[in-house]
Amino acid sequence: MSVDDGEPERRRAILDAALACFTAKGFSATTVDDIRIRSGASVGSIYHHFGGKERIAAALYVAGIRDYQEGTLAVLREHQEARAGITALVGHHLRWIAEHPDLARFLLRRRETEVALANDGELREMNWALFEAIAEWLRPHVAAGRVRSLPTDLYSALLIGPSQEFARHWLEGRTKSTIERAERSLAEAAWAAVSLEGE
Amino acid sequence: MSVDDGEPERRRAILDAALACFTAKGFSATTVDDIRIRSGASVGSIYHHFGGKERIAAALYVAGIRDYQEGTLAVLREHQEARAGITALVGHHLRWIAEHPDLARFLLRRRETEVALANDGELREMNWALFEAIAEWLRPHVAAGRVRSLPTDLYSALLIGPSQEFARHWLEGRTKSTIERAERSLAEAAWAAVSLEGE
DNA sequence: TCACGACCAGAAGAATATTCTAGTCCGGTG
DNA sequence: CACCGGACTAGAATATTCTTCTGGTCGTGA
Repeated sequence: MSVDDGEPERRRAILDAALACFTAKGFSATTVDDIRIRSGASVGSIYHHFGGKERIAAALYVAGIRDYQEGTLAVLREHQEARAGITALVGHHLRWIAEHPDLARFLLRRRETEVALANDGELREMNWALFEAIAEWLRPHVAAGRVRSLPTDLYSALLIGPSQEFARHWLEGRTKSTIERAERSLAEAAWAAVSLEGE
Repeated sequence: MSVDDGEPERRRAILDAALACFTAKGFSATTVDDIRIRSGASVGSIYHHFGGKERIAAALYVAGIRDYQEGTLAVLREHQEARAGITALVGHHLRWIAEHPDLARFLLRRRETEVALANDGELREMNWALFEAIAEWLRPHVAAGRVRSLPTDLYSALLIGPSQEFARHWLEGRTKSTIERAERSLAEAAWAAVSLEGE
């Protein structure tokens, strides 16, 4: 369930408790006292490890994004063929969300955290690296005329956008379809969006 | 810039000030005192009109979604032909965001607000209605074999997802492309995702 | 004029976040 | 062993922020 092993135990307990509270009541409605009680830590301890509620959210956010992105990069490395790789990309996206629903909900609902983190550059760096990795991975397929040549920033929108949007509704309980049943259509759409085959 | 005319003046001033503060510092970092100073209203007045910071955000959120959705529904009404309608849908989405960047940023960053509002049902109702309207609009095209038959909840993901994802990056200043230049590709992708033409 | 409701002001009070002081625990070192 | 130092913890004290409350003003209709 949790994505960052190897954390000191107390720190970990605080992160887990925080995520549980955020899921249950939302970020602004959970007090650090809620987190204190649920984690068993003291206020002092919480502030020692993180230095504030916002900073706990930031740690969760970065850990979540990192785990997701590492998985994505691994998927790209494992695939050569264009269509199979894109299908796997979509599959990974959906599966990751299905396996970490609380974390995914948190990431999607609290994009605000990203702004607070924009300064320190780490996250901006990670996002940029993923953009580039996807474009890089597609390059040979573009050269071979199998994949449309597009601006870098469009690829991630076309490939992941539909899955992201579907997953968001799924996480909020607004879909009738299951993720499994939607996966095929979403993968096909991703492929159709960048493929040059039909023309 | 602002989307809800006809509001009492003071109420309006508070909403505008709140949005400006949220944009500048983020929701959690702006205090109601910030809003008080920027709007020229008093604390009492703010609580009279809204009853809390969260409720101001909720009002902004609903007003924004409503304005966006009304525009979307109007676009659907104005178009019969499938491809033209879908192109217009994407165009409206992108244009709305480009014309209301602060509000759009707020809506995308603070999805948490939606959770708080889920209970009162109004928003859930609106979202559901839009889903249905899109599916309804597509129905004749599906029947005619021009458009793929898919679960209702997939259409909005396929049509709007890529634009949404692109716009999100654009709003955070993470794209090199402009919205105008991306529009064509995004519209084509939306069409390709649901069209049955090539097969 | 007067009563009334909508609206507003700012002080008072309650809730929360954050800092501070004073530890405990444990591993290394003379 | 005795002791030092750093990582960590506790909970009281403080500061900040949210929310409520009391007492208005202002305009309108009877």
